[in-house]
Amino acid sequence: MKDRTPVPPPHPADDVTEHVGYRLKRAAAALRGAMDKALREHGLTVPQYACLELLDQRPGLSNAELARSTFVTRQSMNVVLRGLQDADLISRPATTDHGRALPAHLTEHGRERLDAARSAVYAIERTMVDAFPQRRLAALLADLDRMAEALGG
Amino acid sequence: MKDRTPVPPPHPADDVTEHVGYRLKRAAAALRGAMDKALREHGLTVPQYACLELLDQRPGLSNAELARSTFVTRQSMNVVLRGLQDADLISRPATTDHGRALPAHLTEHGRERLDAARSAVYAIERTMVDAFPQRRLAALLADLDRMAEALGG
DNA sequence: CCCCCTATGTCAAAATCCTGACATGAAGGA
DNA sequence: TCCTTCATGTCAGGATTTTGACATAGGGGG
Repeated sequence: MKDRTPVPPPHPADDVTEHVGYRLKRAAAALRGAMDKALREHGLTVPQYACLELLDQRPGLSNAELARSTFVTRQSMNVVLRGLQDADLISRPATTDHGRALPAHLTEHGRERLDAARSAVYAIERTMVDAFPQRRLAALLADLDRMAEALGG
Repeated sequence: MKDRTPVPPPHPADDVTEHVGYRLKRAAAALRGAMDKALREHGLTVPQYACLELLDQRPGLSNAELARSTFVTRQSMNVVLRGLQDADLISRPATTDHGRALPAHLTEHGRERLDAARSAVYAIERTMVDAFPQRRLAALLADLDRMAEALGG
């Protein structure tokens, strides 16, 4: 007689908390909370920090490009950029001679703020990475990426 | 002479997209988007579906317990529950003889709606799980859990 | 040259979520 | 008993984000 439920498809678990989606949400929520708390002391929100970090590594990104990179809508990113502009952390030209995309750049003030906030965020990242065997880091990163890709992210 | 930066701590990568936090956010955003799209055809939002699923497995949960289980505030969960009540998918007593917590239960209508939506969500979950080697599923779940725990989630 | 398609920035309105606050009910200790 | 503490449900306000829509700029193809 053969086993029923051949390969109990790894998944439809009996408990919701065993689902990948639940764990993913839990980890993301914990990260978001920790970053919120840490960044508040630096006067930054999570989307604002994400913007500064991206602009530091890839200066000249436009609003739409930043939005795609941070997984929010253009409209949301627009208000974030306005906030950063009002705080003099980034600069954007009012017009451009070619196209509509307005390239954003960090100001000196923005670079300083980013440097200060980065250490706090990196400490959080370190806490996460240290929570599991280091030899699994590469696989974890790869698997998260594959999941996102499979879902059309 | 000793090495500088002993153990280039696995992590501060040169590219933001190599960070665990970024990958986590990306995967969570992709999952959220896929679930949003799939659940819309069933007339449910993601928090609403999460509620129904939890109440199916653990009937009688209170508003505060549901909020903690889904990683949102009591206030947010309260409006979700009101929506579900107005749609006659769950029921909550107006009063209780002991304590303040109001236990929520699925209605027959709610169970039917959940059954319909569940297949769509499980298909998404399946897509995610199939995106990486099955032998890594257990480790992935465990590592996500450890990360959340380390961050105080 | 003109039309179609795409991408971008922006505005307006709505939905969603969170912060802060308050009142009630239960439990435990002085 | 009384009081302190904690957890819960709820209200009000504001902040954030999304949905929907519109106008503009550039690239191709007819």
